[in-house]
Amino acid sequence: MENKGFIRKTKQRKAILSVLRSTKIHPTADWIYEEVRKEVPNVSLGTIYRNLKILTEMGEVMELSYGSTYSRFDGNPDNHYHFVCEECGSIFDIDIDIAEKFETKVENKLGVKVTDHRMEFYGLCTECLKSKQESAAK
Amino acid sequence: MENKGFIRKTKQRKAILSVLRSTKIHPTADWIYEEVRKEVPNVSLGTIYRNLKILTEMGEVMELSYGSTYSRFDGNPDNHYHFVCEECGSIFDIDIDIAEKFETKVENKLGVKVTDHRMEFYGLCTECLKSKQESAAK
DNA sequence: ATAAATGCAAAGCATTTGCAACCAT
DNA sequence: ATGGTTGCAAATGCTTTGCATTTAT
Repeated sequence: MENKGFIRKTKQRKAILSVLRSTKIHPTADWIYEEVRKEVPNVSLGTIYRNLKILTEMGEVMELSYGSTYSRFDGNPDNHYHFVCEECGSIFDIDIDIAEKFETKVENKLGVKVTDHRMEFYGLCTECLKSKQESAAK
Repeated sequence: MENKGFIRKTKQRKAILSVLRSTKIHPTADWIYEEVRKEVPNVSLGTIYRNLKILTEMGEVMELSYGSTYSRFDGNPDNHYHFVCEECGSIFDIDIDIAEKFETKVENKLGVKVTDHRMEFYGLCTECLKSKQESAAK
């Protein structure tokens, strides 16, 4: 595995982080790959994956995996909740308070140590709701 | 894909559901495969996957995927939260109330339709906490 | 009878990895 | 100089699929 004691700032790594920081679409590794390529034309997908892993471990980005076959990544490492549209697959950030008290509750219930939690909502996004209504109106 | 209008009760399907209903360990497809084999010696993994998909669609079981490369399945289809031990990978059910009010909150915030939500906690389970303390005591 | 379901093996596909060359420090 | 990183391509490993055959209804 990759080293931990000494992390270099390569242009690939910087580009990946920059791409991730500047989008809200929670992209896949492949989307990131295509973006980074515009700046570093011969990056390899392997490098994308390796760096996404390292950046995740460093706490710089967040990996999301909701049932789909591939992961999505979030450039905002602070805990926040997500909404996933089951129609189009879009993922949106939710701006509501983090329920920290739940963590304590779980610790007491199970006798475990909780370090983190995640919450995600599923349903239909505004766009998909709209097109459903339109097609229903026939 | 499989048919929807007409679902047969095959011994394979019954065995899979029965295995899933009688364990709390949130097993992988492979574990289920090994269990079902004890009763139906020549089931194939393909059948396990096909049925897990059907049973999930029928709302009889739940598919869980937390970043790991493979899915785990839960024989309890009613919404409930999970605790994932980051040390040993065990998954435990959490017996606390479902926060339905969050769904309304999200609908209002984003203007979407929420049909479901999930919440999972991460940390160290009782077992792993214990062995950490022991090794710390040197 | 007949369409759903199975077993088998091949295929898919996102992600990982080995290795020689490369480059940040 | 030197060991972390990269590109490339091959390998992994979970999951899906095509097809001939079996089986529930």
